[in-house]
Amino acid sequence: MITIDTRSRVPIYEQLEKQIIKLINLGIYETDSPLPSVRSMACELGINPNTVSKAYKGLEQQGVIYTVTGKGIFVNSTDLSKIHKQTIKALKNVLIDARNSGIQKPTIQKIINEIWEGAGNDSN
Amino acid sequence: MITIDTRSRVPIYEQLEKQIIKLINLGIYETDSPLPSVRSMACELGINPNTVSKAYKGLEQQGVIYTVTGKGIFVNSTDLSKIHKQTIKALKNVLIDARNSGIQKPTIQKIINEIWEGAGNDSN
Amino acid sequence: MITIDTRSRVPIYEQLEKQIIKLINLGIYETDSPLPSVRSMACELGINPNTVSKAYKGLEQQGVIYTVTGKGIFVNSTDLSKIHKQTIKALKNVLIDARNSGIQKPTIQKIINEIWEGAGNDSN
Amino acid sequence: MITIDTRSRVPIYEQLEKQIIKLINLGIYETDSPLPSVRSMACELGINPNTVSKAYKGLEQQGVIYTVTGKGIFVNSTDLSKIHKQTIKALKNVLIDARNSGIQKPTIQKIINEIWEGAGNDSN
DNA sequence: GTGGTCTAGACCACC
DNA sequence: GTGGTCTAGACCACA
Repeated sequence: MITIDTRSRVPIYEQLEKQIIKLINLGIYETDSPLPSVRSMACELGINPNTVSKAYKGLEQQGVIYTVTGKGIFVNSTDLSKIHKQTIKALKNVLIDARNSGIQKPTIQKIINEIWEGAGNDSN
Repeated sequence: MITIDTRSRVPIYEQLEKQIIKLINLGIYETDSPLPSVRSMACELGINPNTVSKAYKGLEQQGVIYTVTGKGIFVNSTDLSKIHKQTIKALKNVLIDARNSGIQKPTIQKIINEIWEGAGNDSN
Repeated sequence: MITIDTRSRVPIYEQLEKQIIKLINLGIYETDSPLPSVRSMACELGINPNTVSKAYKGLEQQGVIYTVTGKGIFVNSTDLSKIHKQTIKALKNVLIDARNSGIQKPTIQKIINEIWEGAGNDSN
Repeated sequence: MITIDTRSRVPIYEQLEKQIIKLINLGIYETDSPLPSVRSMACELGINPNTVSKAYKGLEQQGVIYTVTGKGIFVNSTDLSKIHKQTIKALKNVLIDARNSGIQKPTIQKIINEIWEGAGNDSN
């Protein structure tokens, strides 16, 4: 369900965070249901447990998941508004760059339509 | 005309590249007109000449400017299509993230309108 | 395995690039196998890490190697066709000069035979 | 008869030297006939007199031309063997690079045939 | 440990 | 004056 591209310039922990968010948004990870343990996730993806841990901590700090010591890690709620804020901030930056380099609004519209209607993969 | 935020996470050379592209797009730097020399730009912005050089090299590699050793650096053409490709690639990635985290299309539309109509600053 | 001539007019980073390409071509560096780290290569050759980094970046831009931040630098593929294009371009320029200065074809043939049959060192 | 590409990475004085050699080799500049004065050459080509002077000095040092103070600059002889040595040295270097990157001998042969039979321009 | 960025300061070739 | 190369040494993010 989760795929990591070790060659990508996007840090592994960010790839993980994004894909977990996607799975939560899709309803595959439900509120108060447990995520795979750090170890099993690391093993499954063939990455360093530290890296998984970093991703989990990032998500916890954003209020998306919570830890119960000795029990595991759980989805906090499917309210992703905090995440949205960050994403929108990043989006604004890129859009400003696009505008500054002279890309026209209709070009942007096309791209949006492509992505929202297209089969759309991930962004690594 | 150019401002650098040394505290930003965005590397200085990238900030410089973006702002130069903006100025070219606005027609302030015209085809075959010279850019400020590495040294004078560095002095003016209070940054290291090597950093300016790195930004210039990046733009040269993208075909935006060209170097005449011993004379200076010049705008190659105001055709920014290569730059556009890269920006659009980055834009697609962010839009995919936005969609995956559940942001709705109308929200995106609003942001676009804000940016294209608002006076909007830079993205550092 | 790699030797640098600091007194040569050829920049160190170019010497390094060429020799790494040679080693890849000889199959000594294989696809997906790691190159020496920037620091260890620099130490071994007695040059500055920045210079090694510059050589690696050049090769990465030519698609010969790829970087995994925090892990190292790896051979991308042993397909050197991009490199060949550049070399052939340079070769054409020198051959045109040779022809223009009145060097005869048989003279060139001799040289080629020498180089392809002789053990031939490097070009620094 | 002589064209300069100010945008080229090849230094202007080298471009000049090469083209003068070509003209001598073609017999357009004959032994003991005068070359254009530094000033007129500079003016005609729209370049700096210092640059023309540098090219002339280079050719003089290679024994291709000689100066008669107060009279002008003349073609020494159409024996270009010194020039040939340098060109051949450069050629060998590029050929070694070609071989080291895995380019095959027949590929080189093709290129040579192209250049010696083709209409062939200059190498800037 | 890895590479990426930045600075300060040096020397060179070209114009 | 211009840009190009190199060094030494610093700090950061990633795994």
